[in-house]
Amino acid sequence: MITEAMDKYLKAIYRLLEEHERVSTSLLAETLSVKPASVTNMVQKLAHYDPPLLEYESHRGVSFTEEGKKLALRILRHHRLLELYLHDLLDYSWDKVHDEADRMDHVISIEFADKIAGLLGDPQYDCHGDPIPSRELVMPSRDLTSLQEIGTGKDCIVRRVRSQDPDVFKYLGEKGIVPGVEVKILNREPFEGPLTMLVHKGDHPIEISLGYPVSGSVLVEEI
Amino acid sequence: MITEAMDKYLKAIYRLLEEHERVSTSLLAETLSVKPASVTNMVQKLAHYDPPLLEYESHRGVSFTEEGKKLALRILRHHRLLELYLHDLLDYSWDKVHDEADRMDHVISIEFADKIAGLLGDPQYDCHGDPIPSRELVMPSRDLTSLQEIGTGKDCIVRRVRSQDPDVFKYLGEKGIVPGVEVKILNREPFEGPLTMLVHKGDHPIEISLGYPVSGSVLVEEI
DNA sequence: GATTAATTTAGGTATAAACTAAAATATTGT
DNA sequence: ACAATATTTTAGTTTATACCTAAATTAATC
Repeated sequence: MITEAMDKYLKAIYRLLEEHERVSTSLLAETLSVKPASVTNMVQKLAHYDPPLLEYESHRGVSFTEEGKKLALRILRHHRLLELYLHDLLDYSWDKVHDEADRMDHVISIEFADKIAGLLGDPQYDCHGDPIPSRELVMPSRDLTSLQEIGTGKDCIVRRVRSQDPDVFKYLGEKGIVPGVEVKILNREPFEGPLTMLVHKGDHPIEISLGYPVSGSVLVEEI
Repeated sequence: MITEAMDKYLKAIYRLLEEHERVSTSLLAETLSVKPASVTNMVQKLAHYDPPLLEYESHRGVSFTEEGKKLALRILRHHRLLELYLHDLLDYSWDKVHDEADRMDHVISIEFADKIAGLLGDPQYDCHGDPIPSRELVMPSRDLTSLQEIGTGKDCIVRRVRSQDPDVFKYLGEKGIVPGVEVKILNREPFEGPLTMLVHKGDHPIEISLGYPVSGSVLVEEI
């Protein structure tokens, strides 16, 4: 039996593997707000599950088995479909969708997920720009650049905002930094200084500046 | 903390109180597929909860406190809104909605429930004809008669089908016995014999006959 | 090679929700 | 009224999940 906590770990592992080569016990512990020893325990449980969901070697971090990856993709599909559904059809703001989706994603059936996917036109990305695995559990992929690495003078389109923090979404939303919006990079101060850019919000472009840490949450496509 | 099991008990108690004067340990045990001793335990827990959710005296069954009733109404509201939502907007058949709603009703927020209620036009009854508590948790009420008590020759409108069994819904659905449909009672055989009636399905009325036990699941309004 | 950091082991705690068996209490029939 | 039967409660276990702490081990770094 797959428990709620197992789902939670698989979801977190998938997300961390997107940004980290290797997912360590302590990293997982930190993101899940749990002690490292607890993670070791659960990770071993998932590796010894029938069928095994993780590959795990002491002190080497974890990776998915085929089965584990499928499960993680399924939960992520459900989660992100729910987020988009809440945002587009139930009029939730994009900083509120995560919590509600988090409570729902492990209880809805595949049928339910497929039905709301149908209503939404089988979307590939949710309201944060996070990719949604297809019905066949294939994750869409694209090449995006973080605003921490973008060059001065570039024109680009915001494609994704990666964060766990609702306040970050709220902040960026108010500045007009949402997927689909066009921005022009004006200047970057050295030593991890602020980034200034032109945001095409409404009819008039607005100039804003972003601190280095948040700018890492914004992924864009260069045009 | 209100747990899932507590929700489950409160929901069951509310439903049973609709049909039974007094809800006994053994009745609850039977409907929940649990041993009577386990029910006693949980019922005591609910009665000693802060605030108390049930009134409970040994050997006398249970009744709700104000708080407990509110909680039960809230879950029932969520459950029935979900059922109607699944049926009307996601195209689930009326025999499939219960299971999905049952898994979702304890995780959705009040906000979510209110939003889907809005989409549905703040309905008073779900697809089985079960009443849906309002936003203020007031349960709509109406006077209905079971087909076990209906007189021969009467014209009536089906208003509600009460059952826990998906097969009953499937069976009655195929016969055209769904809320809103007009029927005319033709004959009732004595000794709990079959009931024959005319069902206005489509343009031509169809004659069907129902056994005594199922006929008790069908509630109608006389016209 | 010693110090520090990360990870794992072992054993324990907490909580929730069941269960069984025996005792206590009600209900029913004669 | 009282015995027989049925229901309900008590008390003590059981199972399961998911955490924790403290100590031991292993890996990484200077």
